[in-house]
Amino acid sequence: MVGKSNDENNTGSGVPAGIPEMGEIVGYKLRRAQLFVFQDFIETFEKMKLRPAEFSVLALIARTPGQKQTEIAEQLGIKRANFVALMDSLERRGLAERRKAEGDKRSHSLHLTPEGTQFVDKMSTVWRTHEERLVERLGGPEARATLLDLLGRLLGEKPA
Amino acid sequence: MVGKSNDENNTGSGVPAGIPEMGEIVGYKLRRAQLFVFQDFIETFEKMKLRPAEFSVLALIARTPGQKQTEIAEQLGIKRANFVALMDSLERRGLAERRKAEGDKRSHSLHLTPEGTQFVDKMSTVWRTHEERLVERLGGPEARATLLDLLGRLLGEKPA
DNA sequence: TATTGTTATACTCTATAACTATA
DNA sequence: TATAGTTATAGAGTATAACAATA
Repeated sequence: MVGKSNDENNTGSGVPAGIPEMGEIVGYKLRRAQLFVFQDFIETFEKMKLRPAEFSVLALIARTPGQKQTEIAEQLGIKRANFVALMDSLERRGLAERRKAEGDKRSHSLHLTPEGTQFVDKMSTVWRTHEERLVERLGGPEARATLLDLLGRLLGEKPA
Repeated sequence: MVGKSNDENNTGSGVPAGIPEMGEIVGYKLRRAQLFVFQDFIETFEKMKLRPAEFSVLALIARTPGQKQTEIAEQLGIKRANFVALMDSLERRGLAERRKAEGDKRSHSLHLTPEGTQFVDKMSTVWRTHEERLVERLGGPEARATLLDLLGRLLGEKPA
């Protein structure tokens, strides 16, 4: 299924032994692929002026409204200090808002505005065109499912 | 083989329709996995004080000595302006060196020093322990080969 | 004119410490 | 004392423009 080109196969060519080729380094290829996918994402959302981090924050708020900043930030691996400016921007654009939480007066509960809800609908539709482009490159939906599974394994997720 | 949990399967639960779940977003999961792998890489090479970019530069020079800066930088997707400091550092550490190229007096040809060659040997051995850790997480060498193949497809590489 | 290496600079992401107001 | 949000700041990584030497 896959072309393996390990250095073990070397005969007497001029290639140094033991030194990895870039194409067989998981971290390197992962990085290049991630940059490629983000590039496509950024171009896809250029008109909507939406960055990957903003997309993910809006998606999380849309799916589970009312969570506080620290909760959203933690799920995305964003430091709460860095989350502030991000949320400020979404609030200034009128897409999301901080509300005073009921019980705990320290925390803010995050919600979409009506405009934000509309924006997220459009965003989700546009995202699908981006994702579909990736599926085509991968060679079909099964390949995408396999990729998500393998990435999940790296991240230590429980297999379904 | 893979647990698919698309939103199409939603019945009357309270989950908003059409909004992607983070776990099904290729770019997001790719990013998280890349960060995880780089974190392991950085910890693995903490004692050798080696960053991913430095690793890749040394590996390329080791495998193909004599290339000029622009060539190495371009292969790695690094802007030639940003490559300068990187190469300065490797040179200050005595691992690699710039030599005046024969024909073209503008360009430098890049080589490892003897210490650099020794360093790259050690580096390659250490890298294998890191890569082996990833293989275990993925579930075996075949899974790694499949992952490299899928990432290669995203990058538009020719199938073997 | 074009290219190689270089400097300077700016912008985004990320990380840490410290403050405030609440708990 | 500890936590949520915030501010300030510093460090990577990355991007562009412009320059000198050479082609």
